[in-house]
Order: sequence, then structure tokens, then C-alpha cells
Amino acid sequence: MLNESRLDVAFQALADPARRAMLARLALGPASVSELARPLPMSLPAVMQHLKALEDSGLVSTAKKGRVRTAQLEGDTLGAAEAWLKDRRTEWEAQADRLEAFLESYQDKGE
Amino acid sequence: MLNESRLDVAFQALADPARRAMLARLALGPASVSELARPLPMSLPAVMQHLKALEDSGLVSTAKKGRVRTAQLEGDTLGAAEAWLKDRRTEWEAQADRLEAFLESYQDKGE
DNA sequence: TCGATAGTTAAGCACATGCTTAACGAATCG
DNA sequence: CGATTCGTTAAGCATGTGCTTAACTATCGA
Repeated sequence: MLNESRLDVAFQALADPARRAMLARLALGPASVSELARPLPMSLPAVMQHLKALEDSGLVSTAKKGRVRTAQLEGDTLGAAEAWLKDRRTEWEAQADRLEAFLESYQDKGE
Repeated sequence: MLNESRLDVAFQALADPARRAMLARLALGPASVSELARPLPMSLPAVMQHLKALEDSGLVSTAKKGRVRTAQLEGDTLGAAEAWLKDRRTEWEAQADRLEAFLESYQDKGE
């Protein structure tokens, strides 16, 4: 599980459309920096900065071989962010259920 | 489903620990502004600004009655963010499976 | 009606973010 | 070797973010 400050950077990384586009690409398989950059309307250095943010967040790992750097998705961090949201939604649903049950019992008494 | 720019603000909202704390509290049930503020080490106006960010993101809705404003979690937006992550992870897992299958078939040929 | 309670608005400030261009490094190809 | 490709570093700049304090409004309760 990720601690709070790790979640900060992970969600922060997810908050940018360019970075989400890169993640969406990497979900389909590893890619080089240029491949990631191609569809994006910005300079290469900008893409590098986004990639660094993704790497710092733990969502992506990279390795360089020769002159090409290959990036790939790290499923664990993605899963940890997903798990946080799922936990909150589960709590919320339980709470909503209790409320509904209460309202129903209240209505029963009124009948 | 949320479009890209809605996802931006949703993940952006999730990127701050104070806002995640507020969401965690609201997952347990509705709360007033002061209740949300109590555990947080910052001024009330700061909390208001976080609450506004959460409201703009669609993660939370609020209503004022008398002098107290009550906030509650909006499960749909939470679910949409969760769904985006889940989709990416599912794609990633499918890709990892294909890779594994390929490597196994490669090994089989070698035997 | 007076004081406490709950929230709101506005201004200002420090720092972070997301780009840019320019210049450079290092592997590969002809 | 020389040119090209792929990536990297550094500097600078506009805008966004996350707080603060001060001042103010609106409601409630004695």
C-alpha cells in the first residue's frame, strides 16, 4: 500500500491530460520517449518532464539501452491509487445503505 | 463517464492530502464545513478553498441550511476516476499476459 | 437585542507547474 | 569521420496553487 505522500504524487501525476495520455499508451505496452512524444502537441523536453513526473510517482519505470529510453507502466502504483478510491467508495456505499435502511424503518413505523 | 477535462480536475482534487482527508471523512457520511476543518492544521478560509475545489471537481456536493453548510460525497465522480484507473490496469494486465504467453511459447519451441 | 457561532470574501504572497528555446551529449549510420 | 537520431540539461517565464490575515455577513440562542 502507498502512504499519503506517495498518493499525493501519484494523483498529481494523474491530473495532467498529457501524462494520462502517456499512461494510456503505456498500458498497451512499453514505448520509447519519442513514441510517447509523437501524439503530444509539445516539445520533447516537455515530454521528458512529464515522464520524470510519472517516474517519480512510481506509475512508470524506464530504462535506457543504447540511445533509446524505454518506459513501461508499473501496475502496482496504479493499483494502489485505484484501491484508495475503491475503499472510499465502499465506505460511502455502506453509509448510503445504512441511511436507506434507517429511512425504511422510519417509514415502516409510520405505516 | 467523465471526459478528459473533468478527469483533470477530479485527479487534481485528489492530489492534495487535506482534500483526501476531507473525502475520507465524507465517505463516512455528510459533514459541515467546521467538522471538515477541525482535524486540519489550517485556517477556515483554506478549508473553504479546498472544499470549493472538491465541489468544482464533482467529487462533493454541498448545501446550506441556516448558517451551516453540509457537504456530502458524490459517488459517481469517485467511481469515474476509479473506472479510468481500472481500465488502464486491465489493459496493462492483458498486455502482460500476452507477453507471458509469448515467452512461454518461445520456451516451448526451445524444448 | 447582544454576543457567540458558522461561514464567506478579498487581497496578497511564496512557491510549484508546465511550458518554451538554446545548447549540448552520445549512439548509430553511411 | 561526419551527419543524423535520440535524448538530456539548463535557463527563463507565465500562470496556477495553497496558504495567510483582515474584515465582513448571516444566523442562532440567551
